[in-house]
Amino acid sequence: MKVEKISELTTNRLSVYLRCLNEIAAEGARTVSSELLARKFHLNSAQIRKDLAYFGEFGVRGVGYTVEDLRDHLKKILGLDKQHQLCIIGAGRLGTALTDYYRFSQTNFAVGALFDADPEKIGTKVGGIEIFDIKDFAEIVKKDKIEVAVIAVPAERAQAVLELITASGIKAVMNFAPVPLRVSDDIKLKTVDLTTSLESLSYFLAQPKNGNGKSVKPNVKVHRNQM
Amino acid sequence: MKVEKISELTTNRLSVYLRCLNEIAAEGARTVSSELLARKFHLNSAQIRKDLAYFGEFGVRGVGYTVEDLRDHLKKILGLDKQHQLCIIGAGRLGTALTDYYRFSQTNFAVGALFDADPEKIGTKVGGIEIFDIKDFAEIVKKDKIEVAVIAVPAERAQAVLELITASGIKAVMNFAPVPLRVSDDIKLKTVDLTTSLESLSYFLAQPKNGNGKSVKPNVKVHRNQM
DNA sequence: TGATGTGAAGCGGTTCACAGCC
DNA sequence: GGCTGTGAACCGCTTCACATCA
Repeated sequence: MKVEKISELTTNRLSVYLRCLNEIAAEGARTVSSELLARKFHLNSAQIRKDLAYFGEFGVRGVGYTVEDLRDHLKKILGLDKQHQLCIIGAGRLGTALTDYYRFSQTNFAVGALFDADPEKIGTKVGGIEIFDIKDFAEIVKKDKIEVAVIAVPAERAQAVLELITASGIKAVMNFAPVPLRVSDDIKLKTVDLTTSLESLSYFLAQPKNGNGKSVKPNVKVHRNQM
Repeated sequence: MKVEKISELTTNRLSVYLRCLNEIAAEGARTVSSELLARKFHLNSAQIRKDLAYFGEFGVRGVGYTVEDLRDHLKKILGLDKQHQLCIIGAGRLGTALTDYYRFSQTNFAVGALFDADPEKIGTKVGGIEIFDIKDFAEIVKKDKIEVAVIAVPAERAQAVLELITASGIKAVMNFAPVPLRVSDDIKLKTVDLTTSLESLSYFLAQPKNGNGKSVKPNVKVHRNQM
């Protein structure tokens, strides 16, 4: 076990491992080896071991990992042993869609509040969740103990919203606005840019394909970084 | 100019640069230096120059880049000089939300078709776009010249859907199902995992904060990899 | 024997620093 | 003088390979 800094790539994978273990558990296995996990879910066994070893010695040499124990460890490590409140800022198309999405996905996150600046929207509800005036942001965040903010406003307003979030004391932010943001470095910011993702695919389509017909590798493989 | 392989990190950034240039252009600037772009949008000037240099010598030493020219180059490189048809598979909450989102974002992508297996849904419409039977996938993809597929089905069906997509000849896929997928390596697959993203934030929240009160760096900075 | 945990090697991307050119 | 284009240094993550231990 190390006391190094854990990269986000590792924490992303921990979340994936947890889901894989849930599946394994549902199939009734009591123990599992890194090798089996890797084969079954297109992962790399050395990486699984290394990721886990950052947090402790969870395995037994010659045997593998106890499924139930490892699940519990991962839940604890990821902070998924408790419920978290999140809020979504921007009750437009994307904001309401995300509300619906998170509301129905059975995770440890509950949508506690929506915020918007449009007087027409304020006071109405989306799937039972009230839309509050962005002016009351800090107050409601405090009252409802909201820990995570999701930015779903247009690009030009994202930076201002991020500053509001920062001022409120929230430390974890997910940003869907397609714009690079400045943050103070005690705040965790994750940006998901749906436009950039598509345009990057578009680049791929625009490339002249190796048209020599010699389809060298009809090989199936897992790309290094799907995410 | 090099003939190296371009990484996806680079193409993602090209998309960002293009948006930044649009903003710069709207402000009326005729030329721009990598240094100015970097300062204004929290990027790294050396990286901008390197990314661009993969594709040609677009700049003028001592001057910078001509905004209009560089925009045109980037559009061309990213394949954004033409329109693309995309389809969304899975007309559940996420699928319909994405349909709405892409339908209204003014990009070069148009949602041409939705697919589902549920007889209740087939034949109905979402925002003017018909939901087709997944059984007719290959046929409709061919007829409508669809180039990009978006997977918005539950995790357990994602792999099968991906194989259907592969068989249809589509080469670019965006996956929203929270599961690692196998793909043949002539297909570009991008996975956006909204659950993993949140759980990764949760990890951050679960960490004991440097509670010594000595907030050493109230520094504002841009994280290396927001995406 | 068999699978973990891990030092070391490998690899790719980022940043530096400066030569080259307008 | 100023800014691009780029080799080289740097850095961090992944993969290998094996010592270690049940």
